[in-house]
Amino acid sequence: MARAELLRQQSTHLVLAELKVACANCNVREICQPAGLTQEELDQLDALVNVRRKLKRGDTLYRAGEPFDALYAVRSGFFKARVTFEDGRDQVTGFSMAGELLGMDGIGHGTHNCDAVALEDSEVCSIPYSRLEELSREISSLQRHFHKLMSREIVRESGVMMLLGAMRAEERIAAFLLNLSQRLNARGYSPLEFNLRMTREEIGSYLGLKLETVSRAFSKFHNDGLIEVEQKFVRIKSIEGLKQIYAHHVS
Amino acid sequence: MARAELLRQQSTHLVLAELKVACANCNVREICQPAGLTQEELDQLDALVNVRRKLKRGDTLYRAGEPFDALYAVRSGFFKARVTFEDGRDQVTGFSMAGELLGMDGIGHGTHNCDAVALEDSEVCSIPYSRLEELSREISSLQRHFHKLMSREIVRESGVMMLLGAMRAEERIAAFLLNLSQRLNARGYSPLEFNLRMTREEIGSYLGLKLETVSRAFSKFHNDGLIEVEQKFVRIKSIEGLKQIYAHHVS
DNA sequence: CGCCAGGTTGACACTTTTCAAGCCGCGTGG
DNA sequence: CCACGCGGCTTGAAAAGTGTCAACCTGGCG
Repeated sequence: MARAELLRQQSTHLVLAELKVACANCNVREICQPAGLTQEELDQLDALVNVRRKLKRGDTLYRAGEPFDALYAVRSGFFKARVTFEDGRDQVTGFSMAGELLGMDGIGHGTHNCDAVALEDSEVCSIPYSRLEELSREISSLQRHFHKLMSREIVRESGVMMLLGAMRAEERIAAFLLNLSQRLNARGYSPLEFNLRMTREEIGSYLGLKLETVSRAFSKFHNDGLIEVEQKFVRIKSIEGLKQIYAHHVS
Repeated sequence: MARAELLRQQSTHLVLAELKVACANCNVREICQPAGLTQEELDQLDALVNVRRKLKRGDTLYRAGEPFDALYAVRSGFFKARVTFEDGRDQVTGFSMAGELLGMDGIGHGTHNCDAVALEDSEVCSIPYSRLEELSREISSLQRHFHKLMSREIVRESGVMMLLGAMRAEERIAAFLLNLSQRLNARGYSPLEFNLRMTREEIGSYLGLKLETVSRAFSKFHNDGLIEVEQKFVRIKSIEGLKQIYAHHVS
């Protein structure tokens, strides 16, 4: 990656050459490249995903209120999305990892609705929205794919509403850990051992809880032998145990 | 409307004729007809919105798990969307009124993710999704409009997450009443007097509260002179007072 | 007319927050 | 290299908010 970055800085020609290679090999190309495209279509897509951007931990990819003009595919790293209220209260509305798409909130009103902040050094591909619109009029599988991604974001959010509206603290945290575990697994990482990229406070904000409550739940799960926690490191010792925590609630 | 319905049953020819008229005069045509279309494009849209469906109170428009093949534009009436959990718990994830679009949750996985239930006698136009895809490849303003609607659904849901995660009971209920008031106003109804179409329990489910808590908040607002409530009827006496309830929270 | 779903209200229980104190570990600067 | 400081985390005790349970009311519909 360091070598690639050096190349990137040498000439425009090389930039383009590298991008094509990058897309073809990108481990998150499922976002940008639906199955069954012709070579020509793939070339068009490579041209679409035209700008890479690196962010350091704490950097903001975009802020609420800024004009919207591009979506972002997370190549590597980890982001949080945060909405801020008039009175200053804010809430984390989601966490995004490699292979996920950011920025769809901006399409509706032409300005971003939330802040996207990198929780670790990250890299994204920028996808100009107007080009995406054009291209998805030409390539129906791209159109379909994009619609699915938006729809899944709607479904994801209604899952979070469920968490927030119908589950109690420990259930929310068990669900949160299981969700993280499953997403990491889908990306080829260990589903049982990982480092949290966010603080207890950010987890709490996402789950509608205070950081102390999050901390207490972690301690309780630890005492019950379900997980090991050491700062940001988490080892899940009993997936089944975690699942039972919210299946257990018989109403 | 009764007369129109009679006509509808007489012949296919009349059905089509009536639909065109219906779309042109439909008070919710902003969903289906973005501005700036040619007559030909409008005709294509009229053909797209090809089936009307009437539902009685309590009828289900679609259920979670059913195959998805169409979106629905609410012409009149009122719906709730409800997600059910494995363990039987469920939650209301939204209320839809005339001029709103239902069913976008189904695109992502090809099956509906929630139930849509009519809370009063209602009428919807059915929009076959495959036709919408085709047509939005041809008419870019339709494409853009559809993308905006999906994006706004994402933004709406993150607003609800905010409600559920960061606000306390009375704030949620004040926000709920204000939201309802504003949507009714946008449709030409009185923003200060209206009938709730849902029960206290459904409001509570949507807001992550128990029905008793909803009832108590209504009583408190009444005692504070902010609203009058009599069963389902609500009269807002102080919009400002309601706004202060959640602006008031200085943290 | 009577029934029953839906709504209100009170008393009490439980969950989560708040406030406070202290610990840990990492990065910075001396 | 070590000491220090500070953000992040844990834990306890008390307070607040919301849920639970129960009793009763009300209005609409069969």
